[in-house]
Amino acid sequence: MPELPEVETVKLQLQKYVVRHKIISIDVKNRKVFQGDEKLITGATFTEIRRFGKVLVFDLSNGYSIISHIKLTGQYIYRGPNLKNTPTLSKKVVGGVPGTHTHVIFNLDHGGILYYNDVRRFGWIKIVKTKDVVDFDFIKKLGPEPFGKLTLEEFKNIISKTKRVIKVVLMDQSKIGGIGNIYANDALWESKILPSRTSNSLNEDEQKDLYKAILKVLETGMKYGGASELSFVTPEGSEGSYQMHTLVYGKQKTKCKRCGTIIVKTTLGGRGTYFCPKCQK
DNA sequence: CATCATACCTGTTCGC
DNA sequence: TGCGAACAGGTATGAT
Repeated sequence: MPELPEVETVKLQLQKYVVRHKIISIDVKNRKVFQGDEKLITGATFTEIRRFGKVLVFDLSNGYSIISHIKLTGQYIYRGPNLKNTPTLSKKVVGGVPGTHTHVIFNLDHGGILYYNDVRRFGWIKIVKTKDVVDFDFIKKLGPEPFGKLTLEEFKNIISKTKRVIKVVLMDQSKIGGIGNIYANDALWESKILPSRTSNSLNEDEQKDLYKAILKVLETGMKYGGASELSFVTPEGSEGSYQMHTLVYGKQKTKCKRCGTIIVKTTLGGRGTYFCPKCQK
């Protein structure tokens, strides 16, 4: 579920809390999660945070960068000075911070602490030279991003070139960067297109409607601070609220918001797929 | 090259 | 109520 809107939310909050601060020490609890030599970046200062699709890049003052993917259950949590709203930690932070699922702890110069928690340990943190970030395999293979290089024309090109199922194509990071299961389901509902349609079968109007729907649902996701359906939390330790505003994701057995027909759940490409059998065609 | 199934993990939900 | 099975989904990998 962490997709473009969730990762963007993490980026925006961490920019407020860690940029311009120096890493005093790093406590690595899990070498599968933290891959690399922390000595290379100890003493360096965070200068900028970037996002490529669902990947975060923390640039540092000494020519190195931290690249990190939170996958399904990774959580960056900040505790310390300047914390707005001093939110109580969401119970989705299983074990708390630091706790059973805390794998890395960054201690900063102003007394702030950045924790990385990850229940399933699918996520990872790697160190590369900043100049090599663009050549990092995942980033190199990433397709164009909504709100970036993904123009309508480019989108049409991408989806008309394959006859795979449209929903699977939307989630293929090498085709388009940043869309995952929640927003793929919602964008297809918004544009009234069945998730099982063949990618190259969409007509001009459908291509345009889907393109616009993708931008719309991602924008809505960002507005609500992401979706905390499963385990996503913001660096402030609170939950996003898009899960309360999904259009069709997770809505099986309830009425379609548009036509009242009962929403159906199936599986496509191994993932939960939700759609209205009447108004999506 | 393109496509597809499976592995990676464990907390939570589901079904009996 | 209890307990095992199924489920959740992003991506690397190997198979086809």
